Amino acid sequence: MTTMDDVARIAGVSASTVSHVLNGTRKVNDETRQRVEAAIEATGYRRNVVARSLAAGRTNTVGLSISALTNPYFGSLVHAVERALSDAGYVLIVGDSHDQAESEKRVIDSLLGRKVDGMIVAPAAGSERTTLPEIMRTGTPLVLIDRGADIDRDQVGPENFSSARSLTEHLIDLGHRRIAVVRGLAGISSTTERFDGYQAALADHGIAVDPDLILDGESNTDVAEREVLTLMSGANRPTAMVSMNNAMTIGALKALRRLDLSIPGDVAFVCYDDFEWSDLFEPQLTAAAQDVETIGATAVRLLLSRMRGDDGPPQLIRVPTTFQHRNSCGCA
Amino acid sequence: MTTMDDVARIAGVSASTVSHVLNGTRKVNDETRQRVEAAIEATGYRRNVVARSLAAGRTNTVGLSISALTNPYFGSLVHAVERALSDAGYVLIVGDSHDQAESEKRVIDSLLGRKVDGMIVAPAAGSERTTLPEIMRTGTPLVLIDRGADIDRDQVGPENFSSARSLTEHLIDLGHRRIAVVRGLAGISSTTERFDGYQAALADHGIAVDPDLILDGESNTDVAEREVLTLMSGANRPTAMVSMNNAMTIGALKALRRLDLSIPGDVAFVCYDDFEWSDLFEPQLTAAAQDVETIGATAVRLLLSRMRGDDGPPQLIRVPTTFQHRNSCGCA
DNA sequence: CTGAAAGCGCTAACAC
DNA sequence: GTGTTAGCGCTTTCAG
Repeated sequence: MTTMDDVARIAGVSASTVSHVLNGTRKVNDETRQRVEAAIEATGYRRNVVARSLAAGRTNTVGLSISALTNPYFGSLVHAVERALSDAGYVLIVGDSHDQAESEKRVIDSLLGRKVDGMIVAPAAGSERTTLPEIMRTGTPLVLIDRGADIDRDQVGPENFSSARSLTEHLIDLGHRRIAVVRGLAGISSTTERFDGYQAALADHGIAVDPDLILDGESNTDVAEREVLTLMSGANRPTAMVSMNNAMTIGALKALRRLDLSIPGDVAFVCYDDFEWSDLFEPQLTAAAQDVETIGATAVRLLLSRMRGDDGPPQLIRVPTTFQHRNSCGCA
Repeated sequence: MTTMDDVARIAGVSASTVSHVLNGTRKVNDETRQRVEAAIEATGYRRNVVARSLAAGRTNTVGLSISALTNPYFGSLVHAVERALSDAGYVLIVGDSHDQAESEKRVIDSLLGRKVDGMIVAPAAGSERTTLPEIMRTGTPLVLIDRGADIDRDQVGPENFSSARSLTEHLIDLGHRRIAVVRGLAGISSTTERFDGYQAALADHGIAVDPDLILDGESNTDVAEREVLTLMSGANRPTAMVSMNNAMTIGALKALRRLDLSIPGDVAFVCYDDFEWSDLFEPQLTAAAQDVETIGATAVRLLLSRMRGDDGPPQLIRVPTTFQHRNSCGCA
């Protein structure tokens, strides 16, 4: 394998000059540069980024800890992050945290060991006590994405509270009083905030929260399906339902279909998260759509700025959702 | 930052011993090991993987070049690959090739420079002439995934030809003769093979291929929608349609919905690729479902074996699809 | 069972 | 405008 020394020898210059030609880090005589470039061309030399990283103390690499790439929402998020990063000349290393503190720790550890220049994390439940402090101790720039945590770092995620409140309110405005909710994974901020939005809407209209109508889907489609199946098979069926993320929505819809309940005839339905192919679902879902592109791009922007040394106060950014008014809610 | 030397000093041993304790690469006296472990614990030492990689000449890293993480199919594939790899102690570095030779080259270059121990590539059109040979020149173990290419390396992808033929045949058996096809991106093997399957089915039944019924969706939803819109607005509408991947399916269905054409009433419809939420589409799609998990796991298995030095003849593995018989085809 | 020492391939002062 | 040199933090012979 050709090294920089080989190239230098062939071009009749020092390794240092080759390095500077490659990096544009200092002026090099045109004629010299040509010789170096010719040598590179001739040998097919490619610089060893590992050695470079070690010497330079910087890897041009950013780590992302996230869960469930299977979920198209996260897939799009990774995609958005990857693009923004690669535009800035960075490479992305992804690890799947499976939304569990345990595997999150492994992922973070490996990322830290690889000396990533920065880190973007969608924290699993409980990580503000374990993995996040660990990252902070190393001084690695860190931005939280999708969910928040109670730490002193930049965070960017979707607007949860008022979006969930609007969704719920929409059902109330249509006359519903018994409104079920299917929550996502417990312990993460988005779940809490969305649920708070649901509660706030009820409270605003003097409706008591009925514990029987609160379902925990654990962000797992099968669990959501089972829970909705149970609730809707019972005596005390709600007349409407709000689902708090796309996995919950798929589970809920499957359950409703199995029970042969019609939407919005038997239950009005609204959900947080939209689908690219929403148009093709039957019924067409009234939803709060996240702006994943913006979330990803913003996280990267904040991170790059921290990596450049910005040490202003942490920013907490909420990207608004868009209300997609379709017909599962039962309007017209 | 603590280094191995620091740990060694604190434990009163040499760096070499610390290294061996960490890697289990040679017998270390129990008492010595304890001291080393205590020092590691006390300092919160984490070994620098970059330095390790440089010294060891191996990064424990595998590169994946793929396109469009937005597409849930690719998202699942990445997920499957990531899991298999991380089980084996490797870390995944993903790059998005956008299915273009140009960006693929950048991705591969960066991966190669990072000295990945192996590479999994879903080749863009034309890369057997450019990027693939480049990888091969470096001697980096390589496995192609999803699509094939005319090179001497392991390849694993879904069964295309006979799956597409079965889908088409199913429509023929139902009496259709004018069957349109929406193809994916030109120049990649999966597109070609699936189209060949379509043609074979027609030929087997003595049906001539009508060029007007061949649509190129370029694996882009919007293009597919436009193409289908045009075809179905014309005079010579087909009575059935087969869509060759999920992006094409979404585009086609959108178009049909816009034209208010019913499935299977106005057009019978079958497609390659299934959706997790297929049950929720209206109509429910008759489809050939890929086994993404198996494809991902197999690719990793082959790669790891090559990385261990296996130099047997290249394997070409086809993972069968599952025929999901639902009602968009118009049976029953 | 343990240590010394020579790199891995590059970057970045520092010197001229 | 260019070269010399000292590392970056680890692995791995080679000795003992």
